[in-house]
Amino acid sequence: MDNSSRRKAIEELVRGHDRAKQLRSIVNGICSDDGSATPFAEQLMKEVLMSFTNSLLFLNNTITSESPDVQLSDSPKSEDSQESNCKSSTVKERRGCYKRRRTEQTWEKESEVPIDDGHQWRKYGQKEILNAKFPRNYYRCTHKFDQGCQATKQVQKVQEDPILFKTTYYGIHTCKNLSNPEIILDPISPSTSSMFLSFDNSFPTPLNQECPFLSSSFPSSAVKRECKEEIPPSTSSNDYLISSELTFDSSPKHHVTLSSTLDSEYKSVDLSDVLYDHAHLDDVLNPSLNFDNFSCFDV
DNA sequence: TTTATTTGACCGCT
DNA sequence: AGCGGTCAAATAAA
Repeated sequence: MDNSSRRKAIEELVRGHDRAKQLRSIVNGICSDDGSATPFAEQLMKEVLMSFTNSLLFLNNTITSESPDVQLSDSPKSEDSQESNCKSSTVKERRGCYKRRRTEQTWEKESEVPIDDGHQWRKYGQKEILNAKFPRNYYRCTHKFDQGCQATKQVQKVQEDPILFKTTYYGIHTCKNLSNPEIILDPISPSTSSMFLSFDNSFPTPLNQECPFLSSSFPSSAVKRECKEEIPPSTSSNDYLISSELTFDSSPKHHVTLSSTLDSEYKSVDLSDVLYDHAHLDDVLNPSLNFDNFSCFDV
């Protein structure tokens, strides 16, 4: 992820944090008005705020622990082979010459239908996986070349439950071609999908046992050729929505994991500037983004 | 003609 | 050595 993408991620987290605080105020107001105690809602709000804070801390830790002047060309050949070795060679010699994906942010989502996440994907491969019944499909962002978006995803049927598709996202979209930038979450069928947001063992947990989670959005209305093979025609569009109204659904089938180690391609951002001086961010960010629907899933 | 998908080949990593 | 991820030529679809 480049520096601007990282900064945008931080800005979005800050905004989410701010919205969560506002929501907490509203929830508290409701509680005092009718006298009905909602400790669950309050607890959830605390956790949401904590998660935003943890995420921001994590991002800040990652950023500040990295040298902004790291030259990626110093890294092993797999990182720059495509740039240096392959450019000068013939087409045939370039065959199979690629950058191997590094460990980076991943999201996993399981759903009864392959999800439409609002991004445009192009299939670039399919592999039979050892000990797996079903092949794994590989997709990259359509804007990989025109915008340098490095996001990829893998889609595979769940062996134990072939109804389910497991989608794993790698990297974050840096493209600006989200077909539906609104964050819409499924009000209808929370049990039809689950997202997993977790951290692998190598993850440098910034705080205590509180495992930070990140929010994720899956806008609903991308209708692209490269998405159509994932969407059975009989399926209602509601099946692709995830509800903000069910944001706090504690159903075990409706959760998010993020396994992640962040890449190291961006430069330092002073998070304190973002955290304590972010009132102006509303002016900077795209006003079309509606963070009122922003939501998180606790695990 | 352009754009997307399929699929065998190739390479990095373990 | 073998698996998994990616490339790119061939093919299909719009």
